[in-house]
This record gives sequence, structure tokens and C-alpha cells, in this order.
Amino acid sequence: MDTFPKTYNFKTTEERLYSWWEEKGYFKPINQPTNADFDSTQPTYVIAIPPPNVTGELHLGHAMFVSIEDLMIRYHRMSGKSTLWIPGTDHAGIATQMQVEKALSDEGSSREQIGRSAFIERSWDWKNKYGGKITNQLRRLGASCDWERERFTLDEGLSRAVHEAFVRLYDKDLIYRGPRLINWSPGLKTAVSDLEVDYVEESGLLYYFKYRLKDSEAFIPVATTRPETILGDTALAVHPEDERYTDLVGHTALVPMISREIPIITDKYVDRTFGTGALKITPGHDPNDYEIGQRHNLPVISILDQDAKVTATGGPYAGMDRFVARERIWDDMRTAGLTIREEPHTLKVPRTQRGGEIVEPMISTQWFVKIEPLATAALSAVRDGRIRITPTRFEKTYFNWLENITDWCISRQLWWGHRIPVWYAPDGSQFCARSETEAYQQARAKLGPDVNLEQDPDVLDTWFSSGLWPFSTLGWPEDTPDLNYFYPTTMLETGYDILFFWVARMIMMGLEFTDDVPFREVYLHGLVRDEHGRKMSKTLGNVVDPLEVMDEYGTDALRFTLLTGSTPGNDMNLSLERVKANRNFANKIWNAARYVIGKLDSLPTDHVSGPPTLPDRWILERLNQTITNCTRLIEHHHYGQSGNAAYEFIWSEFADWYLEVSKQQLKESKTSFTTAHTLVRVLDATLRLLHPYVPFVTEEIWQHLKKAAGNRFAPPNGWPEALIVAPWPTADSPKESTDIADFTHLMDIVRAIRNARSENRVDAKLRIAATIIAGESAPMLREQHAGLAALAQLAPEQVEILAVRKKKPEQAIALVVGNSEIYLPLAGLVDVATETIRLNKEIAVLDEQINRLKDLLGSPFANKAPVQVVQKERDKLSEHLASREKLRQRLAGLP
RNA sequence: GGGCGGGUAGCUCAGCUGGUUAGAGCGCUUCUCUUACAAAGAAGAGGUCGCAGGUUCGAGUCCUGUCCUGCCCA
Repeated sequence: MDTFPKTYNFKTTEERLYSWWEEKGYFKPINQPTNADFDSTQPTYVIAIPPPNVTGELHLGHAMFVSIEDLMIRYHRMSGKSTLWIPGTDHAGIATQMQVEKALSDEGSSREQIGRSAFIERSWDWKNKYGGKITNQLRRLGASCDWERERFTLDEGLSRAVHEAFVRLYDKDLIYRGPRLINWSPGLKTAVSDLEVDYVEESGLLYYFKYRLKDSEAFIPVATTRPETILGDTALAVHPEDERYTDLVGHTALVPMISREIPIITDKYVDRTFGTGALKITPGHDPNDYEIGQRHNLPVISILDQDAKVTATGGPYAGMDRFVARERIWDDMRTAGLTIREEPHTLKVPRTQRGGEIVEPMISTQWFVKIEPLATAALSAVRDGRIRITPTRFEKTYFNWLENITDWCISRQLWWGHRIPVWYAPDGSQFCARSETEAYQQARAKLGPDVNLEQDPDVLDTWFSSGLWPFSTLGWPEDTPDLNYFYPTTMLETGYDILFFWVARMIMMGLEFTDDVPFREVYLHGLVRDEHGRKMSKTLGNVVDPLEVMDEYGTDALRFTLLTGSTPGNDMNLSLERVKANRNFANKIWNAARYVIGKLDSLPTDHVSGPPTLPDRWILERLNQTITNCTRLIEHHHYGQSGNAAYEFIWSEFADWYLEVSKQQLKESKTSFTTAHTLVRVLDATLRLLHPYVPFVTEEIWQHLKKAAGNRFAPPNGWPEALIVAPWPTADSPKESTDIADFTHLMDIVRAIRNARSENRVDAKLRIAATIIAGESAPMLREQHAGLAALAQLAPEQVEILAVRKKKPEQAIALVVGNSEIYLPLAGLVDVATETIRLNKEIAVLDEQINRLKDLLGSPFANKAPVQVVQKERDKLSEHLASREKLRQRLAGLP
């Protein structure tokens, strides 16, 4: 027992067990192509991990996905599937590049100063230095990934996959390059995709001003939120049915301050009620204006450069920052008498998700994926059920996004990432190839042997390589044995916040390149918030660090909290109180096991194997029900409910009741062996049920249990080497018996006695006498005499259990539990007056119930509801009637 | 503007296909350090399930409307 301290010490357990599991190879699929006895028909269960940023640090989002995916993996591993969880990390272009640039700037250097190749080298150094951190943190959470299959989006194989994918799309004309209006991040100096822009509501101003007409003193009042874009206006637009402006349509207006001539056009897009009803059109710097410009063939003028400073087209404002220019133009216009007024206005400001600076829509030459054909395929894969999304409501979101999708800007003006596999010749012709050598071959064939090529300087959006993840990690484009056996993967589990970024793109790319779905199921979890539902943020100071939580309460406690406190697709508020409670839960299992194992150690070896007692049969049947329940719930993705069911079972039934009864049964040689066997059996099975939730404490206990129980109490198929690879429990077929009802009756009697003791302030240590008139339950209760006495703290020799009453008890408190009457002769405690009050109170409660049930059974309910439901209520009524009768008799019999 | 969540005990949340006195943890009250566990045990208090209608024998659960709140898309 010295290896079994009173409290579970997770600190000395977790790391040891994790390394042991890993060394033993338990994280690897039991059946895989490299095995000598490989069986390609054995079912698989495969998850590709959502790759965290290679230089990132663990946060609760990671803790959430690891908990859920590890649960899925451990459950299916135990269920006998050949289970593979592929781990890996993402190069996270922008994020990592920013970190490296920050480090450079701290040294007084910059990427421009050191040049591209030195910068990339520097980034790899950075990756090598910090890259192991996040994966070690995932290990800490218990993630049972096959680390030998770990991948990184920039490693050789995955880069080959990226090139292959690019070339194939290019050859099918699904990738093109050209000037388009894109979102430009002036700080990061790169294009970002539409998805990477958040529109934040902020208060600003609406500027009203005069647009003068050419050859006339008249003007049109116009409102704008961005006066600096006036310099890029190429039209004024009014609604075709707006009578205020009909006679002005077709005239020419003059751009303020620079007097460029622009037409006045009509377009139904214009909202007559907004501002003045006249809209200035700046196709070069506004997505809506860009579309109107396309419709009317308007010229596009770029007035801002890559630093968001005004270009030469801006005349006197050239060189100014966009916000400086805004003020200067407005000042100048005021001086020129062109301003009308300013009013406060709430606008949606486009900001980058990273850094949060204001994005500038501008014209830029970029690479795009023509997305519609891919989206169409991705839509039908979910529509026809080849991929199922849990919770299903996200299917709608998914459809809506894909139905309105726009081409995907995939080029980034960064250095850290997959460089675009396109090379340019001096004459401008371009060659898309899987490698530079291949590009040169193409170029030489076309332009002669002396051609010199230059590779496109841009890199691809990180999500482009992430989109290939489920198959690139398995070896695609090579036709590898892993790809053949493990693909398509089974489950894709991630947060709903990257449904578009990642999930949808994997589906599109998977269908395009592998002609199959990348996974059969998608499970989306919610965001982890603080305990009052606020988003965790550094500024609010409410960020919970999972590492600190694990330090304080253990990994299992954190995992159990995340798993049982969340429902699919819904955000969860994490409360540390709850984590603490679950730490206590781990300790509870520990102590229950400590008891069982201690008893096994001291059990005599010369046993007599008696038949199972009522409590044995009860707990085994309840175990059966719990196994059935938990399994069903997990299969339906109700992970939280399954965890709670196992929790309730082991704490409120096994520990609170069966363990207490077992103390009596172990004392008797007739029952001791079977009791010990039952204790082992139930504990073993429950540890299995809980293992996917709380892997460490369960494995640790299980190893002790296995050792203590040995062959004497081994399960039918023997003890496997470790819990992590032990078979998931199966339930016996349910028995037709009254065992559960009987034991429940016994529990109710015990509770009633405890309640009476407590209300009458009977000393907890005092063993009292009791007479129980139990009718047909008498034989059953008599058999449970010792247990009953122990549970209710009765003096065993003074417990009388009768079928019918012999004489009228005098000085006693009377309790009615179902069909049983209990008399507690508490001398000196029973006062006729208070007892009368108490009995009347109980009768009143029953009266209420009886009336309610009589009304119910007299209503159409009786013939419309299913028979079983009605019968249940009838039974209740007759039971209440009998109880009331007993109480009345008792009342009448009081002295 | 469109779509999707959430509103259940003081707090944080469960409640699967509607089944008839609504559950858990924490907190609260009373008692107990009884040889598995005080990170515990025993007993208890606490909710007209946001509001208003409707469907049904029966609604926290389904439908309609409404209020508050959060998110996504435009």
C-alpha cells in the first residue's frame, strides 16, 4: 500500500505513463502496411490533426481539440479499429514571419537588410528552435498521436504535394494570375484573402461635400466616409429612379481639388436613403465600387501605393499617408468652399485578423484559384451525405458560404512559405512546373537553350498547403501504402471558426486531387471562453493558460472538464472551480481503487465461491446499463453525456453504495470471493469507460489493479498489457429480474432511516434498533440484514424484519417507504405532538400527489397515452394510496 | 439586411427521438476527521426552464410571435 498514497499524485504519473505508452508503440496503428501480417481489409479510424502553428504556444483551443480527438482515438483504439492519429505542424506563413521579423528588428536588422535566402535560413533556425515546443505541449495533454508519422507543412514531401496541386490546377486553368481588387495589408505588405479580413464596427464621420458640375455652377451633394479616395473617383452614381438627380445623369462632374472629369451614371446598387443618394465611385479602393466600375466600364485609378501612401496620381497629395491625406484634402476642400458638413457615423472598418491594422482594398496583380468548380463538388459531397457535419446546423453555414464564394487569392508577398512554382522568361512567358529543372526544360523547348528564368517571388497562402493536409500527410502525390490503407480519413475534428478557412478547402482539394472525400465526418467544437462567457484576451487579463491549469489540477482534470462541459458546436465557459471538482473526481476514483486493491491484498487465498448476492447482481446490472449507455452516447458524439454517465456511476453507485456493502460481504467467507471478483470486474470496466476521458489516472490505477487482482480475478480474456490497448467493455444482454428494483428499495429504506436520524439529531455513531414490516420484500431484506444495518447505522441484533406486523409499536418514529413500514423506537425522542405534526405533513404531501394522479388518470390521458406510461402512473397512485393508509393507521395508533 | 446559437437553481452548465413532482458541479445550511477518500461522507434548502400564444392526453423539449444576448455572412 505504500505505492498507494491517500491522494492521487498526477505530477509523478503523467510524464512516466506517456513515455511508457509511446515507447511501447501503443500510439501506432495495430494494423499498418509495414506489418508482416498486414490486413488491408481491417477497419481503420483515422484523424489528421489540425496542425498548430509550428512556433505557437499551447492555448485552450489546442487543449480542447486534443481532448476531443484523443478521446475519439482512444475509444476507437480500444474498440479494435486500426487507429491512426497523424500529428504535425503548420508553417503559418504570416505569424511565423512576423515573429522572425520581430526578432530581427530587436537586433536592429530587418528582412530586407539580410536578404531573402538569409531570412529563410533564419526562419528555419527559428522553427528548429521553437518547433518542438508545441508538440511537446500536445504530449503533455496526453495526445496519443503516432509521432513517427509527424509532418510539417514545409517539409519535403508536403512541398512536393503543394507543387503538384498547384501545377494540376494551373494545367486545368483553375489557377490564374492577374490584376484584381484585393485586400492589401500595408503593414504586412502582402495581400490577404477575403476571409482574413474582419469588419469591425467603429465610430467615424460621414463627410458631406459638393461635387461641382462641368460648365455649370450647380453641384451634387455627396457623402463619403473616406474623403482621400475622392482622388480616385471615376464616376458619380445615382439611382435610376431618383428624381432628384434625373436631369443631371449623363452630365460631367469635376473631381474636387484635381478637377478630373468624370461621368454621372445610374446604378440600382445606389441606396437612395443613404447620405445624399449620390454615390462617388472609386473602383480602385472599394469592393462595391469595383463591381459597379466593372458594370459600367469605368477606369480604375490606384491612388495608394503599397505603403498606403498617395501615389503620383494624387497630385498635390502624393507621398502622404492615407490618413494624413484625408485631413489635408478635407481642409483644402473646406477652404475651397466645397465642404457641407460632417456627421458622426458608425462604419465597418476592414481590419486584418493579424495585427488588426486597417486593410486597404486595392488593385494588385495576384494569383487566384478559380473556385467555382471546386465549390460545386464540395457542396454535393455534403449534400449527398458523403460527408456528415456535426452539429448539422453548420451544413447550412457551409452551403451558404460555398454558394456565394469568390475566387481565392492565394499569393502572399511573404518569404516564409511555399514559393509559387512559376518561372518567368525575359520575354514575359511563364512556366508552371513541379521544379526549377522542369521549368527550364519547358522554357528551353520553347525559347532556346540560353533562356534565363526568374521564379515568381511570392509564396502561397498557408491554407493552400493546409488544404492538402489529410492526404499530403499520408504521402500524396505518391501512391503510398499508407495513402491506400488509411485514406480517406475518418474524422475531421476542429473549431467551427475555421470551417471556411480549412474544412471547406480540404473538402474542395481532396475531391479535386484524390477523387474522394478527405474524411467522412466533420465534428466541430466551440470556442473556450472565460467563466463568464467573455472571450479570453490579453487586454482583459482573463487568459487561462492550460499549462498552469495542468500544473495545478492535473491533465485529467482539465480534459474531463473540457469534455464534459461542452456540447458540439457551442462555446463553453471554462470555470476553474469545475476543473478543481474534476481533480477531486480523479482522486475519488483513486481512493475507490485504493480500497479495492487493499482488500484484494488482504483476502485469504482459500476462498469459497458463493453465488452473487443481490448487491453484486445489482451493481453488475447497473454496470451493464452504464456500458450500453456510454457506448451509445459516444457513438452518437454525445461525449459529455457519456463522461457524466460514467462519473455518476462510479461515484454515486459504485463508491457510495456497492463499496459500502462490500465491506460487509468481504467479512463473510460465503460472499468474500465473489464480492472481490465483482469489485474487480466493475472497477476494471469502469476504468475502461473512463480511460478516453482521463487517461492518466485510469491507466495508473489499472496497472495497480491488474497486479493486485492477478490471475485469480482476471477478466475472461485475461489482462492486456495496458489499459490504453485494453478492449472497450461490452455489456451482457440485460437480465429480466427484480434485482434493480429490490436494491433500489433497500437504498430508499436506508435513505429514509438516515433522514429520520438526521432530523431527530440522533448521534451518527449511535447504532439504533429498527423494526421493518416489509411484506413480500421481507425475505429480500432479511438476506441483506447485515448490509442494511451497516448502511443505516443500525444495531444488527436489534433489527427485526417481518412480513406482517405482530404487535403495535409504541414509542417509535414511523416511516413509510413504498410497501415497507419502518419503526425506529427512539426512546425519549418520540414526542406524540411533534410526531402527529410530522405524520400529518407527510399525509398532506401524499394527498397532493394522489389528487394530482387521480385527476391525471381521470383525464383523456388514461386512454390516449401509451399503456406503459399510464400503467406507470397507476402504480404510483396505488403505492401512494397504500403509503397514506399506513401513515393514517399509524396516526390513529399514536397514544 | 440575411443566417445561426444562447437565455434552465446564487454561479457554471447538462437535459438524446415530447412521457408527466426538472439534473450535475461549485456555493449555501446542519452534522461527522467512522480503518478507500475532509480533494471526503450523511442529511437538507434552492428552479412557475426569458415572455406571450399555439399544437398535443401530455411541452424545458415541437410550431408562431416577441424581448434580451452572442456569433457568422453581406
